[in-house]
Amino acid sequence: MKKSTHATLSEVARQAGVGTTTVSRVINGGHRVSPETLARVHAVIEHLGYMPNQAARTLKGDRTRTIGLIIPSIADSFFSSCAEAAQVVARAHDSLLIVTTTQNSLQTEIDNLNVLIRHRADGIIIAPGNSQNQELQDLLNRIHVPVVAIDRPVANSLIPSVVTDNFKGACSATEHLIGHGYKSIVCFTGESNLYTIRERIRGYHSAMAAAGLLADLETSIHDRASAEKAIEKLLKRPDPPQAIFALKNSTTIYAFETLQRLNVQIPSQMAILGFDDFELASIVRPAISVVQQPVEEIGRVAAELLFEHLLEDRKAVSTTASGHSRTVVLNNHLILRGSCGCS
Amino acid sequence: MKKSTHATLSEVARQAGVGTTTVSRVINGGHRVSPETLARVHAVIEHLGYMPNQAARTLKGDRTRTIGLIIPSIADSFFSSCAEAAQVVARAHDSLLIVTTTQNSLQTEIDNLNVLIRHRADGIIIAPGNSQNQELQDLLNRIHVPVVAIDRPVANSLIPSVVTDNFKGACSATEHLIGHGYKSIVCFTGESNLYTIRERIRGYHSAMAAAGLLADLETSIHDRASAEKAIEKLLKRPDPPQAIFALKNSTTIYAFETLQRLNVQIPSQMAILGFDDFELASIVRPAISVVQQPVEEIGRVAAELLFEHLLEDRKAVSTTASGHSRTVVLNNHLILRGSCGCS
DNA sequence: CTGTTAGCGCTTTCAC
DNA sequence: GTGAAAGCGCTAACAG
Repeated sequence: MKKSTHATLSEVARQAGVGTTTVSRVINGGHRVSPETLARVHAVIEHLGYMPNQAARTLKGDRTRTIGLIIPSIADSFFSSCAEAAQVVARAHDSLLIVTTTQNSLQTEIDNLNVLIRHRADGIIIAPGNSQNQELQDLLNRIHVPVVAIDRPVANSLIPSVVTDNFKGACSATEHLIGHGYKSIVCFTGESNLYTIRERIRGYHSAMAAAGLLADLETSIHDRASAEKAIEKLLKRPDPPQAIFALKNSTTIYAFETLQRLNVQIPSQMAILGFDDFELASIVRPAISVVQQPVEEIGRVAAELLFEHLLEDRKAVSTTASGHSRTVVLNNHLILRGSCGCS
Repeated sequence: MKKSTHATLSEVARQAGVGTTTVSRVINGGHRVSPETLARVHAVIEHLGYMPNQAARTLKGDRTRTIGLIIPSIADSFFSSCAEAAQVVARAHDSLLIVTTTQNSLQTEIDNLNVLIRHRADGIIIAPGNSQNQELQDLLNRIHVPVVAIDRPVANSLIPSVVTDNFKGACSATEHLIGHGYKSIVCFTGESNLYTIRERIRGYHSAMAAAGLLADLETSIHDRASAEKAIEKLLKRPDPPQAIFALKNSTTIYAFETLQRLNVQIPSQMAILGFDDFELASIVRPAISVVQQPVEEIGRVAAELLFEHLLEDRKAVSTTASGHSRTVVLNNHLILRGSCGCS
């Protein structure tokens, strides 16, 4: 019954007429084993289709060579690009990346964290859905596993994070719009309780204030309908805004779509600039200017940071107070296409 | 040293002054344990931040409650949507989905399979990069783990698969273009060694032949430059084609972009229809008509099929010759937007 | 070069 | 209700 499923090391040993140690040596590089024995064991392994049981190995050793990644959704290109980049790093470190998704549910996030801990992941990368949540903070601070946060830092913790400079990005973007001569610039926020969005709002405010302009926040947009309603309302103003700064991808798209449908000329009648690049931003007409985040870099840097910590922890168990708790801030870049008023 | 990392069950048992069996019962539902004991054990668990070690559990039991998914890339929306859907099913079955990516490398694909087998995944879903490869087929046929193929079936094997009806989809699409009155329809294939592409080509050929039209394949397109070259060449013909049928996403986009750049009117001067839907196909102007594949359904059905097999295998070890080796073919749908000539 | 042996942390009979 | 003890498959001393 059991044999039908998976051959075991001792099974191999028996059939090859050797001890288990020898087989263990063979599957771990074959050092210190005589050529004949090695060949014989290999033959039996081949014959049985033997594969070492990772669970048993894990039970002995200290590392599982597994790292976890917790993200809201794998279908979101921002996170899937991070994931892809992290995969590459993990593989380079001979580790397996386990990606789990939370669908933005706090409970699922905590569940996933627990699953990964039960699996004894060597380390975890997480994009905390709600970085303010107490329960999550507690759990994160309690576990003895290196964690790196991405996209948003975890409040009240020493957890290192890899984020982009949302403030500066939004600031530059707003300044750019101001540079085009627009005096009245609305900011479409989407939901505004996320760290990233709040930072971007801050950047927008800062740039507007510096230019002596009035900030104008539109927080109601979360789908096509609300975008339409909001934009129609804006157009009815005696002096409609000249530009829209959209703080997230979907909002940018909803706004763009609506402007098109309402036959509002972009950028002459209303310019638009979005935060976060997306595949077809360069294909639509006019092409959409955006603040581009170094998405792959986030995933890559986070994974590298994590492995760095793993190595540190391995060699110096007591030097915990070393370089931890740092935050890596990556730069965003303004990609100028037509929609903001550039050629 | 070890304690610093993770508390163990026996540690909990000792501190709670009970046997390991009792603790085991507690963490597995707490049945057959007296209320007081239960409370005491729970307290210690809480105090120690104890988490059962999955590796140890796996070593005992038969299932790991883990399934693997092997796809070319997680950043490709087609596969990431499949993955997301599979995640949901896996979670519903209280299992962990491990997603690995091959970057279209056969070796990585085989490596990933081995990793998953070593981790004793209960089952595996794979989008085989090269479904014809002998080595992969052998490995897949040898392992005693339920496997389901998606997007492309594995040749020469009894492995069940979940695919879309590429032939019929391409056929209907071509017929639709023909219905618009176009006589000269070029088919942009992209690389043509994949199963899906070959099926689509077959569908195109079939529809063209049925209408008594000449098939016209353009296989050179793999980036912006090649698209531009090919389209310029087509336009120079004395009688340029009236429509393009693009067999894959990226090709559709390259072609669309080029047509725009060359100021070719879509669809009047040249119509275009793509295979596989993408987020912004409906946003660009004109919106692009496509053959839409039920992406989420592929992932969902594949995962469900897999769990179905797992359950079968569990209850009837000998009924192996039951309903296996079937292939599920999902229907594609034509989404008509402006680019093909529809309103 | 090779084998014996003792666990890793957990579940699971089988007694009490 | 509860616990003792026997492994699950593997690795790592420690002897030869």
